[in-house]
Amino acid sequence: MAERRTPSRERIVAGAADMISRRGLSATSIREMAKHAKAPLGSTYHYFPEGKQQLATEAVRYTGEWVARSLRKELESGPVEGLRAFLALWRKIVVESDFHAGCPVLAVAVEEPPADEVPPALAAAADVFAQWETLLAASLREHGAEAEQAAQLATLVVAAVEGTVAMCRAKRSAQPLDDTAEQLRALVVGAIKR
Amino acid sequence: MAERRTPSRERIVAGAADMISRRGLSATSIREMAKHAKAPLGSTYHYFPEGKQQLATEAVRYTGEWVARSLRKELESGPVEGLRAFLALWRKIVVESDFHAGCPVLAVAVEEPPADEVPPALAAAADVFAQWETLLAASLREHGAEAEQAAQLATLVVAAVEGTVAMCRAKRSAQPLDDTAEQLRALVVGAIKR
DNA sequence: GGTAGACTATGACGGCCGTTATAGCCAGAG
DNA sequence: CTCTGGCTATAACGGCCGTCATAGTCTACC
Repeated sequence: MAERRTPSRERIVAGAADMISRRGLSATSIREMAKHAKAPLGSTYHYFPEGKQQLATEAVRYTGEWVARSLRKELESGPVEGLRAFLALWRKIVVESDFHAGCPVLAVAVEEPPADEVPPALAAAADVFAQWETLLAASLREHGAEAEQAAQLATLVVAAVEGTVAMCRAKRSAQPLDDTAEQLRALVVGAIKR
Repeated sequence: MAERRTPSRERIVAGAADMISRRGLSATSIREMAKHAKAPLGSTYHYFPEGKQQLATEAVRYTGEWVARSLRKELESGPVEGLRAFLALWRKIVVESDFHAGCPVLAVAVEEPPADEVPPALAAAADVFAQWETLLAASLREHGAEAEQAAQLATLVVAAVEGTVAMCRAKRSAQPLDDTAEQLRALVVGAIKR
């Protein structure tokens, strides 16, 4: 019934992820997300009854899963290849959007939780980061890296890539991504060959 | 006349930087910034006639200079000590705000420039990143690192710290900062001892 | 053919946004 | 004392925000 084929719902989520990655969460209105996905405003509240927070949460998870899929596949060729693909993926997004788009997960992570509760979208962002780190760390361990070193390095890689993507947008240049790519590559090579 | 002593103006800028680092630029209203600095709304438009963009730009520059001062001082004891202080500075902000505050420069970098122009606040963010990198790279070179290596490593450090700070907020944990700290430290030590 | 339920269309609600205008205050210079 | 000019107070402007309600439409199954 509801899940037969609803390309509209997924289009909204994907579009929301794209817009959030460009403008940030609070600068992206539900009306704009609907229009961007060529969906009526009423539909967004039909598919996402909990409103903006739910849509943001799903956008984060959508991006997380999309990147994780690519990561899993490329890591089959080893950590170095996985890292290369991870960096290439973000480089493509940044460059092809003419330095307008970035990572929606980071965009959501950079907004204050109201008072003392943790909004679901922020929790989803934490999960996505952890997921990417887990994938990288596992591959590193499988290729000979010591456990703690693998975990730390995985964290560094994810954080560095996120930070570098944002930096590239500010500088309107892909140079930072190429610089950190080289540094991280050497680091990964050193970590698995010992 | 205007610059004799106007603590009010600086209070507004400092408060704006803090609020932007928590909620992001577009989620922070001028009214709130004024109230947070206990200044009347009219005063913000008196001190910053170009409105929100100008205030954001000054907040970014203010933070940039503040961090650069600390960085310059600590780098006198060498790159390793400078890196340690850099990380400690952000760790303090993140932890003491109970994972609510981050870096206002990153917050500004993560908002889409409208159409094809570059807002001054975004340009300021790029400048601040470059400034921090320059300081680190110079210190690395002075301590024996090769020029290109120094530049790349400096970029990695700044980007990684920015990304890690955001990650800590999402995870509500300082662990990522401690992890990347260790990795970066080893990297810096290796780069200057050769 | 009828009926249920997924989706859409439309419009309204109060509220906050950035910005501007205008008039008033009040210290310090002459 | 007067007057100037930095600063404040107050109110208003149009506009977009998130959300909700209600009445439709249309499709798929009985």
